[in-house]
Amino acid sequence: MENNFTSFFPISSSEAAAMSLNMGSSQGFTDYFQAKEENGFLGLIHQMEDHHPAVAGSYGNSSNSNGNLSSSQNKISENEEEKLLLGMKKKDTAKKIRKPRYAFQTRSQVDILDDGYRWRKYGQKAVKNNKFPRSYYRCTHQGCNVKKQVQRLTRDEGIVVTTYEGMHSHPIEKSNDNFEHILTQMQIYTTSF
DNA sequence: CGTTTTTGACCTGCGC
DNA sequence: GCGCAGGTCAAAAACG
Repeated sequence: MENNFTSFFPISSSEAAAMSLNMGSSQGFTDYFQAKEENGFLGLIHQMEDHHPAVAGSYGNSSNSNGNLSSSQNKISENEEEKLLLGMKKKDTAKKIRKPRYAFQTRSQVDILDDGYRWRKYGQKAVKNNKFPRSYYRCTHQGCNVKKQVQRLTRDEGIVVTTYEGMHSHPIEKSNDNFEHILTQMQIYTTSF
């Protein structure tokens, strides 16, 4: 199968790349995948997910059921933090904030694309209908809560989907003068439309 | 020895 | 209410 090898912005910040692509699609995550499978759409996707009232597993604010007094008493989840900022009550789940997420598809041999930020892996999950696991990463910069998840498609295992959530509030930690090297690692996969 | 990864348990939302 | 799917925690292991 042939690839369209397109050039890429001379910045390794995928967040910037995502920002430049602000189309008003409001499909949810699963919707997006379904749509992609149907019409073969590939490329950068902006996911609003505003139809989904709640996100699964906002952790850290519930009392722990297995007895041990957990740190969750002092911990405030991201969502709570934002809700407090907006003057909402803790229990106001109906108005839970949905962070926009940006999906990013690349053709790559390797799963971990070096985007200049430092990430700490905090989970890995098997995903349904997919033989490859999905990996969850968090930006290690203090106070930066940007997350990303990386997943390879069963359908075409040459494609790696990276989904970013949140915005970095700090500069890139690594120099990106090895960007040429990054480009050799991956190919941006686009369809002509 | 500090940082990152691994991995099973746990949590939440959703559909039935 | 139960089971499933997705997301996260956290302790232990691996790593540099």
